Amino acid sequence: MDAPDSPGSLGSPGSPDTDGMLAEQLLRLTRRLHRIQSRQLEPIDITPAQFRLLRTVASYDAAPRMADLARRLDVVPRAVTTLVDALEASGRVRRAPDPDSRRVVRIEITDEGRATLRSLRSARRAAAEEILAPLTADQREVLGGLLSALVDGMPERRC
Amino acid sequence: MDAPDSPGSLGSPGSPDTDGMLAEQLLRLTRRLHRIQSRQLEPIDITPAQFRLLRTVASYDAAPRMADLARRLDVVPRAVTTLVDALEASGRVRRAPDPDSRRVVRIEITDEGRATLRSLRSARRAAAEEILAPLTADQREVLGGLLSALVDGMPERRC
DNA sequence: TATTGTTATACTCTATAACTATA
DNA sequence: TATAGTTATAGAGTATAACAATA
Repeated sequence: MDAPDSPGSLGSPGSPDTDGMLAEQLLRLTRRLHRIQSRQLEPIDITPAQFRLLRTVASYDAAPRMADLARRLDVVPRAVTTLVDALEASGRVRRAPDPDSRRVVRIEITDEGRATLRSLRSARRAAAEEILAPLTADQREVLGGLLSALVDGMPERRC
Repeated sequence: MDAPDSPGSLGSPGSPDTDGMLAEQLLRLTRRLHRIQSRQLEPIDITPAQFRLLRTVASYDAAPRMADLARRLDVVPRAVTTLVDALEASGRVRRAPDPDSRRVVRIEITDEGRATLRSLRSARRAAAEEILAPLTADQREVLGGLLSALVDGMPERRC
């Protein structure tokens, strides 16, 4: 009874502006994802970006440097500082000196940080599940493949 | 020589945690999209969210109400106020009274707003093109279909 | 009383720039 | 001089809550 769901002047339903539509859809999905995630993360007292950083730290074999994390997360180093500050305050990571160079800081995950990851893994999957509900398992595979191609096939950061 | 691209303790490369990975990939793509978009929109003096709102306004046949836009953009009404303020200040939309009810505000796009859309359409496509470069046309079709299924197959907002 | 939009406020996320301390 | 991380600052985006005007 209200909004036309097919834009009147933006893109035809055929294929001409497929690219532009994709951007819009990505934005919508991410917003939803963010909202669902925030809701689930709130009681654990961790923000989505902190959670992401924590997962990233855990994904390294050896404790990564701040610069490693910045590059990996595709943000500027300054952004990592804030996140590590928060995670350190809540006891989930620890800043440790690097034995070889006194100007690098290594980020170690603590037992508590690992516990956080464990307790949140199912919640994270539930959030993804909630978003992906309309798709079959096969379709999710295909989607995952396409997104991987996009992420991998792209330059780390335009310089 | 640095970051392992396949997480050591997060998801196996097979299929077990496909869902969780998808969320991560969506986030990365959207961040990139946002950055590219910001860069292109900056000289025109419009932010990504304002641009999105402007497109949404234009997509209606009749001038929408604030509440319509909030629902359509999937944000809280307060968020729309700020965006409309900015767009009105730059002369791209206009607040107009509703003839039937004195408490609703209708948002009309101005000629200048339309001109902005025209001048930005190609830039927007270029941004999407930059992101989608790794995919063939066929793959984009498939991706678009899957994303549409996700966006459409989801409840407007959990209540 | 319920709805529409606003003012007021606060927080997350990210960016640029300038500074410190190493190397 | 170049690198690693920080302090300082700013701005975009969104949220909740309280309120005004209208229905």
